Amino acid sequence: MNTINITLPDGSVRQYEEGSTALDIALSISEGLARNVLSATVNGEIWDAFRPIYQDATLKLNTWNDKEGKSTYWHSSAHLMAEALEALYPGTKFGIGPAIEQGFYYDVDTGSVTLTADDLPKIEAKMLELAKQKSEYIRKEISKADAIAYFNDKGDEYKLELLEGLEDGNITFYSQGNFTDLCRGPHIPDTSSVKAVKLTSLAGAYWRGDETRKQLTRIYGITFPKAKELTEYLEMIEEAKKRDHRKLGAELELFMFSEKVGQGLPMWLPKGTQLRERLQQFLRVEQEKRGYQMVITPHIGSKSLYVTSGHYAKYGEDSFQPIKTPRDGEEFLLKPMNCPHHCEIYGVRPRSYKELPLRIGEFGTVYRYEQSGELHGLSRVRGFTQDDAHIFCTKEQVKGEFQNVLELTTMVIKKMGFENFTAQISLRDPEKPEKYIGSDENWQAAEQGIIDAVSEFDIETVTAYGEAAFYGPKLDFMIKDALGRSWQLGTIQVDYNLPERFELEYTGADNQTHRPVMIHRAPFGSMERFISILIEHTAGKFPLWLTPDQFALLPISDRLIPYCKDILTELAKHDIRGFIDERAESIGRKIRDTELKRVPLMLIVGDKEAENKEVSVRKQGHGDIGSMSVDAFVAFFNKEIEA
RNA sequence: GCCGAUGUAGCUCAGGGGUAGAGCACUUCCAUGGUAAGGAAGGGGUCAAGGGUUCAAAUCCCUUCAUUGGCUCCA
Repeated sequence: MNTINITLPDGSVRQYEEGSTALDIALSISEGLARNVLSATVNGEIWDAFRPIYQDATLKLNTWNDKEGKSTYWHSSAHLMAEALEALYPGTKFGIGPAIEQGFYYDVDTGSVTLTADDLPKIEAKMLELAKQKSEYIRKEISKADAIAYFNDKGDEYKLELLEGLEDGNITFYSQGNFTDLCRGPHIPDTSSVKAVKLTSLAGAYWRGDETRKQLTRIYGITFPKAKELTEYLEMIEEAKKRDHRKLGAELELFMFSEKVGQGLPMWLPKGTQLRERLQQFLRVEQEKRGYQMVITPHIGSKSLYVTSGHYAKYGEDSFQPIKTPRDGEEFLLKPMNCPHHCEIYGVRPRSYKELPLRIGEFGTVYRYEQSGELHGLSRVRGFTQDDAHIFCTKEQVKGEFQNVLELTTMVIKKMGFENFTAQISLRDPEKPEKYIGSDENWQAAEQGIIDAVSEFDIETVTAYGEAAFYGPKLDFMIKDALGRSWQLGTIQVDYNLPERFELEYTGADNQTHRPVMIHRAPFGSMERFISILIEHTAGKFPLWLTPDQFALLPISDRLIPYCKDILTELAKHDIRGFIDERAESIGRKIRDTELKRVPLMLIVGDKEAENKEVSVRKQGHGDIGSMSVDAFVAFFNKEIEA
């Protein structure tokens, strides 16, 4: 028997018999480890822990504590669910069933049976029952012909379609219990580690993500090796729901929707408006420092403006339809973008290279007819305000300007306390050139421009093909909401195309005519979406500088109201804003209500404080921090706002 | 837009072919309070909208609208 050298993550090399599995190797280290191994990373590839290794390899054992281990575990759980479905609903056909970030799903076609949420507990019970049988997952390499024969026999057209795209010699089946599936793997050793199951939701999903094809039933679920972990997971979900911006937005009276006004059209209430305007003011100041000039443009524009820009051809049919006027043939569009207006502003007179880069900014409200099923609180709406700006510059200036914007955007995101964001380089889908306008040459220049600019910046990125805008590539800043769903906030886009369509020009130092390049950028993205994420991240406890009411004055008895009014006036002189709770309620009640409203500071005032010209200060979420003079409070406040 | 779920008081929800319910909130009165709910009384509903079945519909059926979980889309 030959031996092979196995290199472990700590760098040590051990020798094993050829054909040993990761499980054998784990067992040679410790029995406990072997029990916990879910899969193995062999030479960088994730393998079944039970798959024999015939060559020298680097090996990492994956357990529940590794991302790879969890992913294998959940993928195997999807197979377990499929086995349960097949047992309960014979004839069920299967699409795809991958692991996801939190759990797994399987797209299934149950034929004439329609699954409802009421069926899920039954499926969960079946899964647990099957898990107890400790069925081993078995890997089998199979020829394409045999695989096709198997699924032909079973009558599963989805698997047959998947097989079409696979190469003979590269096809594997996995079986556990009575269930066999076409699958690349890997899988966990056996089903017994699945101890807790929750099928979380049921939804329609188009086969292969194509809306022209049949809609399958997607069942989402999650499993755990310990019942306690499931309980904790469910509690975490409950906690996250409490942060939902739709719930907090209503409770804190930040914004509202009305059926009468229309779907997806938010209205900002006074407190939400304060919050939003403070954010805008913050950005306005930062942009002025960086040489931006603000403009204001109308909410509608002639249809021909968007025909020129290309937006009409791309989105016209699926948008709010043109507004007609008494004049025959005259049509206007609700503006879906600010850039065409800004292009016109650029073109107001001949431009010199000495004016570039020209940075034109606007808090511009735009309207887009988003599909009704896609609307979501403030995150996806039909009318929203972008913190938009367009930078017109020379080709040579693109990189520097892009980096300036990158600096501004990351500064803004960090100032808001978002540490976990992803910068996504969104490029063309190389397989679908018809989705994009503009010359290949310009696209390449723009894509390379972004990649170069980002590479010199200390920022982690992922690359996503097919996520570009139709006129150019983007750098998108992605951030997650309370429930882990990812949203695009800030965006930076390089555009060679629009200047061409609008025939924008400048005169260079060489006295020749040149075409400028445009950078679209919005650090917040949209005020609506940004604030939705801000609400969820802070659970409504906004930073002191930003929050609508910084303090509440709580008089213990109504005879203290005049004293409270004096304090309110005094604090206003120091730009500290708040209100007096004049209700005929007990102090306990006033404190409770103010805590729930997330007002950061409470100033409690009774006879004792009035006599000593003091206030008793209480911090939201922290409790009483003692009495102090108004001057001392101002100093305390200023220190807090720095922090 | 597609598949599923939901829609009862301002909010959270119970009920269910035969006079519409609770808690909180709101209003008024009493209490003038000491760090997360003081007490009492009162007002409040076309049971999302429209149509159908029925002696009778908030309840059953259909349609529409909105909300919601996904899918597709996202300038």
